[in-house]
Amino acid sequence: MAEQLTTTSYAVLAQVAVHPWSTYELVQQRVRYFRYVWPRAESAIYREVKRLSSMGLLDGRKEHVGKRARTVYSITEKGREALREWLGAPVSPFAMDFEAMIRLFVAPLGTKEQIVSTLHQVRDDVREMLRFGGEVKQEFLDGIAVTQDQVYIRALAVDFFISLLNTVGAWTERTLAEIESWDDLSPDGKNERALEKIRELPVATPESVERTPVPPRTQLQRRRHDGRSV
Amino acid sequence: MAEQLTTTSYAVLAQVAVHPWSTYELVQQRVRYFRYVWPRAESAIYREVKRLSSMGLLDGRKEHVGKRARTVYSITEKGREALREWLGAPVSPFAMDFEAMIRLFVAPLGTKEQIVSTLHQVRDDVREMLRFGGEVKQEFLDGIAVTQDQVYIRALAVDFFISLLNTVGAWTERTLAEIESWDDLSPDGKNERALEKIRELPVATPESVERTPVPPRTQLQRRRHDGRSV
DNA sequence: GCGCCTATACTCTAAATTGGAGTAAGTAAA
DNA sequence: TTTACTTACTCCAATTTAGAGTATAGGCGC
Repeated sequence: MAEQLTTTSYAVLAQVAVHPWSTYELVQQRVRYFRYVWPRAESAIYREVKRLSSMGLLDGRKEHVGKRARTVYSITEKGREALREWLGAPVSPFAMDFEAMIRLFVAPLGTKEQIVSTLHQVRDDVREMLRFGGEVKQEFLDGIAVTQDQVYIRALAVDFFISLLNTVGAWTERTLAEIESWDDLSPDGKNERALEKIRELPVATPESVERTPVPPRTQLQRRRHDGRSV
Repeated sequence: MAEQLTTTSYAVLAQVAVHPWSTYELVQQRVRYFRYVWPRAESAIYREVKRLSSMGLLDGRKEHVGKRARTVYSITEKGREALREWLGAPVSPFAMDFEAMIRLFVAPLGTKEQIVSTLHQVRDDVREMLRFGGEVKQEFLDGIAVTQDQVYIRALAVDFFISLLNTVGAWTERTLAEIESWDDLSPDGKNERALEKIRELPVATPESVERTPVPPRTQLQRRRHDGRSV
């Protein structure tokens, strides 16, 4: 049995810290509230609670509903202590998977309809996530959220989620508008205008870039919790 | 040998489509330009080019630098065709890993210094990514980028990257300011104010949320390229 | 009171993926 | 000439995912 706790371990601990859950409920709640910041497979959660339980960080109690058994987990003092320790360790950086961006890179190989359709899907995904965000917002306003007593913390998270989605949504709209204004996907006469647009992007540029600096040797390396690079 | 192409396969194809690369260069360039939208392990890329090559989507040529061999890959017509087909398939939604958010959820278990330090790390990570974004911007303005002839497409990507980072950065700053204005991390007297703030968040709320709707059964499911759900 | 459907509550496994360790040759600088 | 770094990979154990599979519970229609 591996002893090293992963971020997924802490995510489960954090969830159980709110109050006891059965594994099934944990998975359901996870879908609802952790899906967007730390998406992991269902089976991984079932595996994780067992591990945490065997390490004494969670306390699992067998219950029965008729003949069917279920295990309800609560956090132990040792588990809470592990969380406290984790809070002081280096955090892994924000990372994302955004397939649509790769599509955009090779869009000129395909048709305008294809890339427009891809961006429509992104727009719809963002709308769906925003709908969910609105629902969570309403739950708090109605005072019926599971973590109602933690609004002062959760509000910060909802703010993040909604700001990010609005940004992605706005980008999608203006990109769609730009592409739809084109006759085709060829570069003809578009690069001039693009350079103007790129010049206006709100970010500082370095003095000059004669030689592009050597990139780091390996792929994105997340920080480990002992502070060493992996 | 599995026949199913993954998004990573297409990401590699998309990269080679620009022009031929040795695997080593591919990995280096990947770190530079794909790291932030589709981060994958180095070894996965070495595996992938071999697979794509054996499937006839890439053409690998052995070269020699002194006694040391290296393989340079270029895309085949079949590979280009595969990309074209992929462009018409459903795209997997935007997804992220954001450990700091989980930290925030359980922040009251630890100290104010801990959560402030975590947010400082996020701010620094964002700054570093923005610095990189500024560098890419400057490369295009200087006319020396590898994909200079594709500015009209790449500008859209740089726009995305910078907008997103500015949003994350701004959130980090205001969250830091909010938390630093607190005496401690207890809920005392903070929830009232938080509800006001949550009310102002720019997202529509549903009519009402009496029963929270049943969440989908499983974890985040990415769309597969044959259109079926996985 | 029976059949059907959906929800609960998991377990199991093949396949994929990751995070390194390891090997070896070229190149530059002290 | 020794050392250090870069290029150019291969290999593998351990983890993780995606999904199939198993079985009970409970509500609803008829």
